[in-house]
Amino acid sequence: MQNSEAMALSAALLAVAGELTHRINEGVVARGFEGVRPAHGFAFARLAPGGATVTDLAAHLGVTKQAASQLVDEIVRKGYAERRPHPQDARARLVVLTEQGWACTRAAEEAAAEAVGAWVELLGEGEMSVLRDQLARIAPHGPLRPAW
Amino acid sequence: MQNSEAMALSAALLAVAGELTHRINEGVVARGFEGVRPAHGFAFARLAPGGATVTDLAAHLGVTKQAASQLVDEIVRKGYAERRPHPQDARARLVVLTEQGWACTRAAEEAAAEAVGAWVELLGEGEMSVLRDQLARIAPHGPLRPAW
DNA sequence: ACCGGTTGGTCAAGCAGATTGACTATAGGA
DNA sequence: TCCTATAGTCAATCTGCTTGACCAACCGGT
Repeated sequence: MQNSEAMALSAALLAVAGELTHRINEGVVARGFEGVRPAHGFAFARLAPGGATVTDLAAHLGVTKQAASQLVDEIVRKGYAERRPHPQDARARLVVLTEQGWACTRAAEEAAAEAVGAWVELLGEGEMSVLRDQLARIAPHGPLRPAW
Repeated sequence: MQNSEAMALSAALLAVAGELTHRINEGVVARGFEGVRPAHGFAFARLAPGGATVTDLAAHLGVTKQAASQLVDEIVRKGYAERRPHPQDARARLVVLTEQGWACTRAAEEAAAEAVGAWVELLGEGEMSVLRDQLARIAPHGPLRPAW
């Protein structure tokens, strides 16, 4: 593959990612959740299964734990999560979603389905499942990084 | 498609985009271009064809023109671009890449090819061209937005 | 049991990138 | 010739993140 093709592919991918993020965020806001930023969604995704510590979250988001702690402060203040004592470790605190946090997560899923649905119109169901499979195969396992 | 599938697809796409951005930037830095941020690459892409005004850049990057102007200040200071009087409009200034700017752009293309090359190992040539085609079809035409 | 190093979390200060607001100079149509 | 829209900059401010310092709790070896 030529370098210029790789660049065009990269640009398309990043444009799609940026647009997707924007649409999901718009959709969440449109559903009545104000003051949420895209980064919160990634935090919610990590918190959802059963809570997480600030350090877990920091590693997941690829930021310092101070930054993660500030983000938690913010979503706690806005009512999306709460800090609880950690059952096994007295130093740690388990951050878990509140009911409002779950509602916001569901709203994000709906918004994502809406945005992705637009692609189905362009690609068709068959190619969409191919795309999903391909992305799953090349997705990294490291921390989620902001695109730029 | 279920909401949870859309969310998984979105997460995979954003993870891939974040990783790609990170790798391209790493590759550019490794080739000796210091003090460059991912956002600069998107600016370079817009400047490359024949220069652009600050206002063009602002629209392309989806930021205010003050922010775009500051970014131009930075890449000018670092020697990647220069401001010239605009041939048609005395108010405007045409920002064009210097030779160093072109070199950096080529380095970014190489880094992109390297990063994308890793996917070829996972998907094979055939599926890669499918992916390229699919992304090109769903890529938006609006401004490039930071992923989060 | 205790001690030393590691780990989870917060406080505080500072920085970098972006925004809003105000302003000047040129463009361009009525 | 106005009058408005546009290109660009200056200045102040905000926000999210980083670095650095610190305390409390865990845990392995002795």
